[in-house]
Amino acid sequence: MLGEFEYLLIAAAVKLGDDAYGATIKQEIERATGGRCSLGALYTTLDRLEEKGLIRTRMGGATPRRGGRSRRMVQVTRRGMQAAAGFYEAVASVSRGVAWAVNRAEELS
Amino acid sequence: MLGEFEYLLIAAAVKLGDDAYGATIKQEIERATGGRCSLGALYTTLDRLEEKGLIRTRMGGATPRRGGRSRRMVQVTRRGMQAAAGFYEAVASVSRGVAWAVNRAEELS
DNA sequence: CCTATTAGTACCACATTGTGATACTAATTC
DNA sequence: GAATTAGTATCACAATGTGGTACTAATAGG
Repeated sequence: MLGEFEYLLIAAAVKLGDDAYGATIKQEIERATGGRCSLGALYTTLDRLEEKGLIRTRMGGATPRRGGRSRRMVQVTRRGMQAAAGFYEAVASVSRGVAWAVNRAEELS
Repeated sequence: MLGEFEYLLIAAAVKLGDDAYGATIKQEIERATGGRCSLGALYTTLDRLEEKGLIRTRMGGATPRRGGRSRRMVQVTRRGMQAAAGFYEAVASVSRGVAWAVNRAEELS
């Protein structure tokens, strides 16, 4: 099954859509967790997820006018979506009726 | 931060309340995930969570009439609750608006 | 009492996942 | 062609997760 960080990464990438690449994913994860996402975790996990076929990445592409190195763009595969959905369902299921989840029942059914 | 399995274990224990011990926790996790929870994962994680002060365990107690070895009863500490709530909030936050979470919300509403 | 049955916990070596520190690369601007 | 900007790469190590196998304790039957 997916690890916690792997899930965060996939979910963030899906949310960001065409704008998903290393740096923006890092920001999104930091926003969601309240701020901690090391670069090491990010890029090694990117590599591992790609090996497992849960995401695909490609460099650069259509460069707008800006400085800096090429971006590593991220796309989540169908299998990646399925794995993420499974993780989510497990967390949602075990959390049903538990105190810290009750107030947010609408958010994470 | 908590790992995925650690979260499942804490949430299951909270849900089970006074009936939380190794074997029932295993069942609850298997129900939630759709069936896979090794004994190794269970008891080593129990040990690790106790070392970190996120749960407390004690053996046996008020034995009803039944065979079998003493149960290892589990109680989640305040710090355990907080850690679990943090994990949950991170997953809920990053999942907001993402397809597999949205569809689920519609199904259950 | 001794053997079987039942219900459950314990341990361990290994695989996978997560982290911090440090270094590197490429495009643009001046 | 040096500085600036924006970003990616890698590594050794720490923490978490797994399967298999062994063990333990209470009860029941004879």
